[in-house]
Amino acid sequence: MPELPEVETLVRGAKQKLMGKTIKDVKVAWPKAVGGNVAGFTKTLIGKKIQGASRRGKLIILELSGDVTLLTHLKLTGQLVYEDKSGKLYEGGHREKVLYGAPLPHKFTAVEITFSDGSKLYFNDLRKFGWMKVSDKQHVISNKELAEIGIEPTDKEFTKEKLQELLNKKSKTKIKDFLMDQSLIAGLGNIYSSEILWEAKIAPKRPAGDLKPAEVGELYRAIGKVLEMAIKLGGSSESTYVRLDGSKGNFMDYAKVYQKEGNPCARGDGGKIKREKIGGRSAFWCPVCQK
DNA sequence: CACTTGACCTGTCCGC
DNA sequence: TGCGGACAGGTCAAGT
Repeated sequence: MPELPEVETLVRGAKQKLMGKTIKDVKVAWPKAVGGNVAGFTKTLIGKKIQGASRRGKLIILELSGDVTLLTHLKLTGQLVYEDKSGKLYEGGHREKVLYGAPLPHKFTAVEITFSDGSKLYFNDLRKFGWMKVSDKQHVISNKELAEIGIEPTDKEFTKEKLQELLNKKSKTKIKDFLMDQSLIAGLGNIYSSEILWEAKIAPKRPAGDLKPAEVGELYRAIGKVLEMAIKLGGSSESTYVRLDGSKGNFMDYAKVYQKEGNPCARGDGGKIKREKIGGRSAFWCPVCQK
């Protein structure tokens, strides 16, 4: 999915649009998305008020009244889309296209939440890997989904030293796989791991423990730079991702290597962007500047 | 333990 | 035009 910048963008949207709203009705069209217990899921949510929005890695956390938490994971193709009571999304452009070519709700709407003011929140998911889950606050802390997530790269505690420490711990792991491991650093996925390694001029197959101090510094800098830029641009709409208002993120216009196989490297060093599977996923890099 | 493969789903795109 | 295969932002579990 949606990786950290996309999820962060959605959370910011939720803070703007959803706070204080009371859930009036919940419709579940894809029971698997909520763990099968449609009645329990629905009953827990109805009547609750939205009081907070945050994220942990790629997990979206909505805090509700009554100590209830609604967790959402969008996996590869999930969308969270807000519509006001007149059915309006954002101003202008490609609404049909980004929302799977049909008015909401449609065949990919897994969950539809209606608020007391008539506005709605849709959870759409083409590939149906995403999920929603409710639990009480006490429970969430010990929740496996949350407990096993590594450090937030946007936190102050994430320092160069901390990065070095993690690299030492997983010294034989390929650096691309290292970046994607959610239990080490939270929120990096297939787009940003490739983009970060290009920015840091590090080849994706290098063992994590082999990076020289200067390279660790570059990697640390690249993580911060790429994430900041991606968040600023509202994330990447590579296929189905949209912001809460249905509009697309703009980071793909600035991507240097992801999905750029065969293109000349943006550094102008004469390298041609390569693609190869690493850890089962396509990695993209420039063989000239990434050492 | 690390690493790979398949599963979960549906769609798009490319080559023949 | 049709068909088959590869591929797609993510995690899990099982096998080697």
